[in-house]
Amino acid sequence: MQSKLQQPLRPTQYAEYILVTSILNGTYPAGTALPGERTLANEIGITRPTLRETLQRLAGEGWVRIQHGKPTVVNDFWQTGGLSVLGTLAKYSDFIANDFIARLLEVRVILLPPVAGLASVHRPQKMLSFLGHKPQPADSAETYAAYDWELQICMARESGNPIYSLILNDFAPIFQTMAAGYFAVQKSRKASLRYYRNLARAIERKDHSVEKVVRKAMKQSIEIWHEIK
Amino acid sequence: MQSKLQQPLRPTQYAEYILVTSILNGTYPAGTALPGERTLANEIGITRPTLRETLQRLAGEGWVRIQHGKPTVVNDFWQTGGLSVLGTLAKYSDFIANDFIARLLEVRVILLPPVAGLASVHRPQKMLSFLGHKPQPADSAETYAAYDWELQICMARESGNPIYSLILNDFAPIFQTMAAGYFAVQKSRKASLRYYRNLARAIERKDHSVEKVVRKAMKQSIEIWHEIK
DNA sequence: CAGAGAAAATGGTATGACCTCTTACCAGAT
DNA sequence: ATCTGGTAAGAGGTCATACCATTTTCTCTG
Repeated sequence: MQSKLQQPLRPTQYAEYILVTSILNGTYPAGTALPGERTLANEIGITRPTLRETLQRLAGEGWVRIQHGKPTVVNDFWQTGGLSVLGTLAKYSDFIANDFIARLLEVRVILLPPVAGLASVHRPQKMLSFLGHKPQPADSAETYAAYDWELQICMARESGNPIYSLILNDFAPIFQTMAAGYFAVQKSRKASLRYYRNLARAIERKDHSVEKVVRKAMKQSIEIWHEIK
Repeated sequence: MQSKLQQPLRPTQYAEYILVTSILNGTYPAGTALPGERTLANEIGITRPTLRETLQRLAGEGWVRIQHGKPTVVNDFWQTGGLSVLGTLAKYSDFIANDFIARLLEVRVILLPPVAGLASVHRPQKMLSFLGHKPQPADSAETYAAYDWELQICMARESGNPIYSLILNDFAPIFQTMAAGYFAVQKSRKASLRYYRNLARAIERKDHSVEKVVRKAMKQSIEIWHEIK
């Protein structure tokens, strides 16, 4: 994958780019102290208030730890970071490991089936009405990606547990970039069409088979993803 | 629950307090535009750069959406927010609904058992060595809370999938505040002790019963939580 | 009446100064 | 010699104000 075109980034975005890439490539190793805000702002070529805005934002995601008086230290974001680091990582996808998407899909295999089960019991009519307008075989990859994502959002929203929505929202950016490539192959689109049809039938049956249908589809999506790679 | 003592908050923290509570209590309803930064800073009693730091931070969590030229609008964070809103919500726990913790525990019932299963297969010796020094029945609630949390962190880390660690990290603040009250009752501590013992045995058996043990314990913790309430 | 251009509103950035906290060092007391 | 307290340096926190960039609105013009 390639990062977005290198348009003249805004100073705040440029600072984020510099800091994140510098942390990822080892220029600022985890556990070490970052240069002082004044010198750091000078090196990047922006002013201190601007730098602080991005620093605060990165601190919120767990990249660094800021404390009054003490120097700002770089964290091991795998241990201290929140789920929102996925969004920032997606921006600089050059650093996303090959099997990283696979790890995300593995979590989905665990998480989405129970969510679908809850939604199908809680709001079956909502789910069925959504599944009523499936994408057509001739539709574009973008159409499939958007529909598939909306389906997951719908499941989370209708599950009755808002936590699932929050988790999914953090998945959004990195998932969107992946979906474009995934649905570019015909096999993926056909598999999803079968999945949508089976899901609708399972919901109508009301025999608690929804979870199995979703889990099977999610596992298959991992296999397809590995074939594509 | 009661928020932390009202020490003279730093301007940036005070701004966060004002903004978050104003959003939660409906002063700034979702979908409406926030006052301009200049007037807003003036109302709160801080300067604009300071206000912007907190605004950027809140935007990163999904509370508001900032766009150049357009007014900043308040989001429905249940639909656009990331998992990190849990941490901010924990700070102002007056607004945490009674059944909110229950929703969190329900997610844990789904998530933690597979994580424990992965960790037990991946790094059984690490898990067993951690379970080797269990807390004693006479230990304090804080000791139990810390140990129980470390156990979950250990499971996520040793599962081999870093995504689970990121999710757990977002759970940390709200979970910590809850654990103090949970482990204050003796029944909880005794149940956890049984859980730790059963977990160690299941790992040693290597018969894939770890998931069942963890799931059973997580379900029981929900029951105990409801009793306490 | 329609379109182009100017003005207003709002967020984004830049400067430079000062406040607060942490740490380390050093002088004085024990 | 050791402990105690103060003092200075460094780093983050805040303030004040001016100016830039984008979007929207309105007005003026054709």
